[in-house]
Amino acid sequence: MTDLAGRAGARRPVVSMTAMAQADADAVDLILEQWGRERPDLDCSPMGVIARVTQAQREVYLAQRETFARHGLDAAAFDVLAALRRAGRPYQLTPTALMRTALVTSGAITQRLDRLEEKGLISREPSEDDGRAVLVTLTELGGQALDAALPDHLETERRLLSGLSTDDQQLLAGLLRRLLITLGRTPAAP
Amino acid sequence: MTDLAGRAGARRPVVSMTAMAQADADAVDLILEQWGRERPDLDCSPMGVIARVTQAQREVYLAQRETFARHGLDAAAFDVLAALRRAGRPYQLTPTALMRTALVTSGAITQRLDRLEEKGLISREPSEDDGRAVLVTLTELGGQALDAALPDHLETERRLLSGLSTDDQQLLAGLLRRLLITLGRTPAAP
DNA sequence: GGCATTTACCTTAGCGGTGAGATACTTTGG
DNA sequence: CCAAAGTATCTCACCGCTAAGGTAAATGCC
Repeated sequence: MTDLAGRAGARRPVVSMTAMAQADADAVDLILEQWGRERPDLDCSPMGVIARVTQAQREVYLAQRETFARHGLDAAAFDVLAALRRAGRPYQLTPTALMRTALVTSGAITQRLDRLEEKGLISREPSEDDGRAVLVTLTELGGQALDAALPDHLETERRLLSGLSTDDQQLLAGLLRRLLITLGRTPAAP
Repeated sequence: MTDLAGRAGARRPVVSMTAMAQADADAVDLILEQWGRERPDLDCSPMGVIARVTQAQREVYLAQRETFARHGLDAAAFDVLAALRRAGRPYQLTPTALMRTALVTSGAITQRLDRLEEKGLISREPSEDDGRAVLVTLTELGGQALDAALPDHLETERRLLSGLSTDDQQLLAGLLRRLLITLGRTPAAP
């Protein structure tokens, strides 16, 4: 486990020259160039970040989908199974907890759980402490499915990031962390 | 903006966060910590970048949706109108060109154009050069809608990025550009 | 020139998510 | 102790996108 405590982005890091000054342009550069021509009165520089976040996420999404499909899963299923797995024994969470980590609505979680239950990857039982609540448990099969997919998933992520040095990856992670923190909704949203 | 101080969940159920000041943790740090406890054999550091890209994109998406809604638009509509606008006079593109910049399927573009045409924001006419092709043109109304939304849109993006200095924003943009470039699909995909 | 291939756009079934709201249980405050 | 407010989950109509496939026009190859 690399030292995640470093907070690379928090102090002002010396700019690694490779980060800028790469002669190559990406799709967003073209968009910015178009706006610069058509609306020179506007400062569109924020798009340079935001649009790239959007495009990067799209690539991530597509790559992950392929990976999950190899294991008979999709992103929604993996999301739930991984949340249960990393919660630790007894691999049990409520739909509400899953809703918060997955950042989807309660209706979406219900449907995800329906599908996962159908496939035998999770089970549902009423909570004994709270008559309203349900306890979702990772089944043996679900744990196996997750454990099979997880290394492949990580390998995909590593491949996606392979264009950046380890230092730059940490730098990027630090910047994004600061972005997320200022966007509110930090650990567990209301 | 940094409210959420008295959260119940973060205080107790955790081990000591390595050397990190607690105030600087985001949701992804918690996830990485969980994986570190449950699967110390795996190097999950790639998630520190990928998961944050995903979460950041989600925040962006939600903020943009609010902004667009104030102007009677949604992200899909804005995407198309903006592509036409920044293409310059005569504000005309084919569905295929729009498909490429929007990164959605042709079916999605058809539907988007149906909706926009219905609202009078674009018009469609058959191309004279190519009997298969269609020319999509931004109408007067469409141009007005876009021009009204664009400054607000940029203001939203600026607000989203307000936690980072201008230098850090550029640094972030540069890192993401390199990421996108190595992910292939750079300017116009085949 | 004629046939196969490619390209451009549209059509449609199906899917997963949202948003609104229903239901049942729990907590709170007089 | 009870009513009101809050919480947990599920239900369902609707929506936009994808994937697969259809039609028509352009292109290429001989």
